[in-house]
Amino acid sequence: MKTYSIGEAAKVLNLTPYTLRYYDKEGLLPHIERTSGGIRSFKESDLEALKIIECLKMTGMPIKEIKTFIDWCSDGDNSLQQRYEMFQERKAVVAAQMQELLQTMSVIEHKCEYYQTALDAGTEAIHKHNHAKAASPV
Amino acid sequence: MKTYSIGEAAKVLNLTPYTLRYYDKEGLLPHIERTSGGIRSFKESDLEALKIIECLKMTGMPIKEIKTFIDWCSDGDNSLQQRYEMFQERKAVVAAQMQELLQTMSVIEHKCEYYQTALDAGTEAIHKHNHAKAASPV
DNA sequence: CTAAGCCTTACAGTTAACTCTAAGTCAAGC
DNA sequence: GCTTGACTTAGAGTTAACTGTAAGGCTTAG
Repeated sequence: MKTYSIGEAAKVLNLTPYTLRYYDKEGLLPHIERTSGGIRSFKESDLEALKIIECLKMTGMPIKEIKTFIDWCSDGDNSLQQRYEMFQERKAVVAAQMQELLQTMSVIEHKCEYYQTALDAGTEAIHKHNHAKAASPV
Repeated sequence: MKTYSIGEAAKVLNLTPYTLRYYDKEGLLPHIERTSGGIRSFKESDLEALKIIECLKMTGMPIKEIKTFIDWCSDGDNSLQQRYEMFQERKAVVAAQMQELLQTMSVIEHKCEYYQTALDAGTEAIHKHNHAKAASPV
């Protein structure tokens, strides 16, 4: 089975070797094998685990909490309930982020229209008296 | 018209006075008025501007870039084109974030199902031989 | 056989965005 | 009149997540 050096793994995951060593130091790669010379050897399963780690990071989960999850994984079936609950919680977090992002998008789109109109008119003054709410200086 | 102390403004915006002073120091509140005693006095329009600032922050825009935008606002109609383009770019950024978040959600939901099944079976081993891809140790 | 370009370790430095401290001012309540 | 508490300033400290440096060891192309 193909294995990867830290540089190759970094390339595949779009990270740097620095970052992967940092993750290792923080305990996010507990089962990573080494060659006789002590060089890290990444298996496909390690890359899959790292993809999950990146996914959790995307949700805003801090490294320390991700480590807790990794420790649970090493702990086997004892921790199934915790791991299930963690993913349920992540799901709620991501759903909330989605809501927030939709609101943000709505504001941004209004601003796009606002500036489109102002550009057409050649001046922001077009908004000054028609719509009190749109007359903010920003 | 009602004005707000820094503490009141902080409460309304769900920020801290520290943060608002920091924004001021970084030039994000260029037109903020002061009382005769030198105390900041926030108007409704300042709060509106801060809501836009929070919105831009949500999109991952760094403080320095937000300051550039605030400077453009002070510069009047000269900068309408730049401001329009900035919001168009933000729109694209948010759209990309939304895509990424949807992908993340999909992975998380798969993991929820994975752990639901494992919990029902009482063991993660249920996934071990049926689906090679689901057999990752994480 | 040796130099290039990986890799290793331990540890220091960087960055953004706060967050707080110290020293001092000011307005309001008792 | 004096204490309380919110405000001011300049500037130092914190935090997370990297990011880089220094000193040195393997591996392979020429």
